[in-house]
Amino acid sequence: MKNQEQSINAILRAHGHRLTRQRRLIMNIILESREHLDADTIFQRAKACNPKISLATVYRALATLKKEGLVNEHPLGEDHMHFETAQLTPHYHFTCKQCGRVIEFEAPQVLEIIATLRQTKGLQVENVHLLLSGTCDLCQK
Amino acid sequence: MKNQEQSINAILRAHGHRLTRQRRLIMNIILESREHLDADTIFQRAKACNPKISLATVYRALATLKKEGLVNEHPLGEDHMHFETAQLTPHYHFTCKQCGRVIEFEAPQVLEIIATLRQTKGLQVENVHLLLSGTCDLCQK
DNA sequence: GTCCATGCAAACTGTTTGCACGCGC
DNA sequence: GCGCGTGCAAACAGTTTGCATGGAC
Repeated sequence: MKNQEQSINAILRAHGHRLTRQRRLIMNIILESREHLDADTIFQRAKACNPKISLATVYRALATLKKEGLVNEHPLGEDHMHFETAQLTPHYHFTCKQCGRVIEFEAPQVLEIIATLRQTKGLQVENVHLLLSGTCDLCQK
Repeated sequence: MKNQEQSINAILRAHGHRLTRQRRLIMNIILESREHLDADTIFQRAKACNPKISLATVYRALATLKKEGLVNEHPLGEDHMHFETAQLTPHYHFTCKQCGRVIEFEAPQVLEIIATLRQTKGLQVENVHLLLSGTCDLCQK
């Protein structure tokens, strides 16, 4: 885990950012919880550890971490944003409308779609959000 | 076009809604512009025709039309919502980060993905948002 | 006439920003 | 010590809501 922190530090410092106590805390919260946290949840958990931390700091830290590619942002709930650690294998999200559960899945077909768009329309795709919603297996009676 | 209005009326009345001047106006604005309008743009155009219309009415009309399946809502710009008339063929959206242009495309592979999820995980997909972003053909130097 | 829809303004939510102080390096 | 980062509060954008009036049917 020390290695991990050092590489995070290196990434940040490469662009003139500092690994502050707050950023480390926020990064750890996201790393430890393998869910999709929203800013406010991160804020609540961070407060448990550092009561003086502010919500603005959470947003600013998330913006920085996102810019450096350490976390990803997803519009899961239609309204506010959720965050997760950046991962190597691209994956997508299914949200159950009944229970709110978020299920991740892989879908190599998305790469085909992107390739087709580049070839037929000249579009250079840089970001992908595939968000499905419906009823999950447990909620189907 | 009279037929169209009558069927819209029928759909609304089936659920106890009324086809008011404002709803007709908003529906026409969305139908005529084959773009993806946001609530404020719809509001501006509606005001040109009915200066007393309020933004709240636009939002309420859009909510009703969406509930009745007449319009769809997309989180295109990452922040606020965009609306378009519901269409038979499912299609998806690419947003150019440079010029903001939105390009629609079809992608039958999405149906495969949905079928796979149902078969392997028992997920019943009801809504799909596939949102790509990057650089469009015109903006690539 | 009934009851849903509207207009207005105020509230609300998620997020951003200005500014003085704090702290990583 | 320099300069980015933080905390606080106020601002902001998009959207929703309470309430009295208006209009579709």
